[in-house]
Amino acid sequence: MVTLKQLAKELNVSISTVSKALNNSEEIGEDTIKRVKELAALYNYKPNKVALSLKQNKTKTIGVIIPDILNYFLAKVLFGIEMEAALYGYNIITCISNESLEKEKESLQLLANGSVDGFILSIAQETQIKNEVAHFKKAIGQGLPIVMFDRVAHDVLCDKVIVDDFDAIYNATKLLLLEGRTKIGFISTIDDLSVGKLRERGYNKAILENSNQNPLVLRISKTEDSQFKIKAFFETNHVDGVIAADSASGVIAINTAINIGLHVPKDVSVIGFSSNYIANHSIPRLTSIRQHARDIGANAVQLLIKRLQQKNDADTDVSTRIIKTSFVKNGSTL
Amino acid sequence: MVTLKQLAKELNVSISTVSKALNNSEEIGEDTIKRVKELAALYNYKPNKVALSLKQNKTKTIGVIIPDILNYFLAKVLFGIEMEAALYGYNIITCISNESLEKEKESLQLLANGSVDGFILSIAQETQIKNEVAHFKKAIGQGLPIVMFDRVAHDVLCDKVIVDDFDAIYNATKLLLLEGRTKIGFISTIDDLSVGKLRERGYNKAILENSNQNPLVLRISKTEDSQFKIKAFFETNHVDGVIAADSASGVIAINTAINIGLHVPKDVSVIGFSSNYIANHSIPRLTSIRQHARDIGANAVQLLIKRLQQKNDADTDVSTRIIKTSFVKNGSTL
DNA sequence: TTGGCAAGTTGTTTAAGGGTAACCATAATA
DNA sequence: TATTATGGTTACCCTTAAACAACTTGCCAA
Repeated sequence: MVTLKQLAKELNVSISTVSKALNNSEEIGEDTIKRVKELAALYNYKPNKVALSLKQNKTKTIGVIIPDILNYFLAKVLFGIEMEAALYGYNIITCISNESLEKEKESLQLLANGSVDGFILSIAQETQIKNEVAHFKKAIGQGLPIVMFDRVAHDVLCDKVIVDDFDAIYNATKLLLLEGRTKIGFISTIDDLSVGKLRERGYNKAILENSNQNPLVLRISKTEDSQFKIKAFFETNHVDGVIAADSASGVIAINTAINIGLHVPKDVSVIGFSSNYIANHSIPRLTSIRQHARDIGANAVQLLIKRLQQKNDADTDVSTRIIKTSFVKNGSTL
Repeated sequence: MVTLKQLAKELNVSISTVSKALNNSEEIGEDTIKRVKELAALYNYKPNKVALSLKQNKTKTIGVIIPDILNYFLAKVLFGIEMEAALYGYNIITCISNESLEKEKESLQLLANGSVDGFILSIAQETQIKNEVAHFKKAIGQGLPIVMFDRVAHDVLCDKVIVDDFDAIYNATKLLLLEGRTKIGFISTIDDLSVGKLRERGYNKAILENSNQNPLVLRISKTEDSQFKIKAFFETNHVDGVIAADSASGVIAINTAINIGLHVPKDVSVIGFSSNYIANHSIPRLTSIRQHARDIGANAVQLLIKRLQQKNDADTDVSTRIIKTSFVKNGSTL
């Protein structure tokens, strides 16, 4: 890589002349600017990012810590983050906490050494279970703003982007009740997450307020065989409606229902939180609650950059953006 | 963030004394080292990464450019990359080319300003179609090594990590022939990618060598309704076996077959390139060719770091690692 | 007409950002 | 006096920008 120094030497001018010329300074003559720019173009000169970061004390880089890159929703948020960040000229350093508190702490600490200007993150499962937030507060205390999305810690003062989980599931459940369903089950593989809890509460409220049945909840851990458990759930409870808290469960519920001879949606209706992609993995397609994951990512970036740009350290109040889900009617409901 | 300067001032020693003390230099007295370390710990001092990068002319950061983060396979490779990189103390900056040549070029150029020590990438669809490789060669020429995985450019001299696509599909096809299938279709949504072509060739070879049928290929573009097209394919051709080049097609093929009243695997056998996760989205589960995506990522990191560590610019020969797929028998084959 | 000075033009010097390390300095010890 | 232990000075990585320097030009007065 060419440096200013090399250009300066070849042009027989000082380093700063080259620097200023390339930055179109008023202090440098037109022809000099032209000479400099030509040589710079010839050598494909690009200002060294590291030196710039050091000088300006900002890296134009965002640290992103996500619990699981194989989760389609989280991957999509990451996509949104990357796209929006690129728009603003920011790069992203991605760390995967793998749902582990330890890895999350490490990543946060590792990047809090000047590598990034701030963080966008969703909290690891273990962290949520243990309810640890000290590491977040520490980072914020060091002057590194954090924006949390989806899985957030309510007792950390920072910007947040969340989804109307409670309302979405509440409404979806009521929809199945309106269809005339009388035995609606709730399937979740994420019952220990903040969002999982919210969704279950939305289901519970709708059931308790608007029906005579009792809540009927199937919780599946990540290590269990979900096809097997869902099959057993169907056969034991004879449900005629299913609300799935996560994307995979909804699709698997449909496939299972069909497999044991039920007709969807005649015998069983299914609604799930899901993307278009996953919804396509069953016939009929899963009627879905869409989370607009890319918008969530984009909003997180906007919040973070806004905070990075405000010069006065006097923190303006933190804000929470709620990205409303939308409902996509597909073949798995009446 | 505390700096050496601040520590030095508070301790009434010089900056370099602090630096040396923290690095356990022989030149500094035991008690001084102790004093320094205690204060550093108190203030949670961490060497500024940016300054270090500038000084040492390496960032311990890898630029990763992937075409599509929503592709489960690519996401999993990214996961492997991140994990392995973390092991070696490397961070990753992720760029998503979104299958666009322009974005790929931009990302490459943007990071080639000292932001990263090297690249790991899989080539964008558009790039493969247009067969452009100049930007890769340019980066390598600038001293930034590249490791390509999965979708590679054979006329760029760099390390590569690939999969035995041809053999895997060839063997899978022969397996269906051994089952006694006589009308085996091939479904692909990636026919314009290098890997897609290899897979189709593997299918063709097996069919032409070992059967009397003609190759029967269904190509689906990303914008088309795959459920619809696969259904039409089934109804038109009455296939009794399906080889799917990508993960989604296999699952959708099974669901479609069941939907039109066929029995899987009695009437139709299906084999696809697929992960465990996606294979779970059909009943029976998809018999799969596993790509060991995480291993691919890990191997790419190893190759890159190995190249970064060799001091002599005299490039050792580039190497290509082939990560063998494995075959997972599930319910969708006899 | 020309000397002198202010102002403008165009660069250069230098410090700074945070860290490391080669090299140098000082005091105590052998 | 030479050596050792300990620590300080300084240069360097690359860039920017404030401060400074040098040269040209313009204008006025002698």
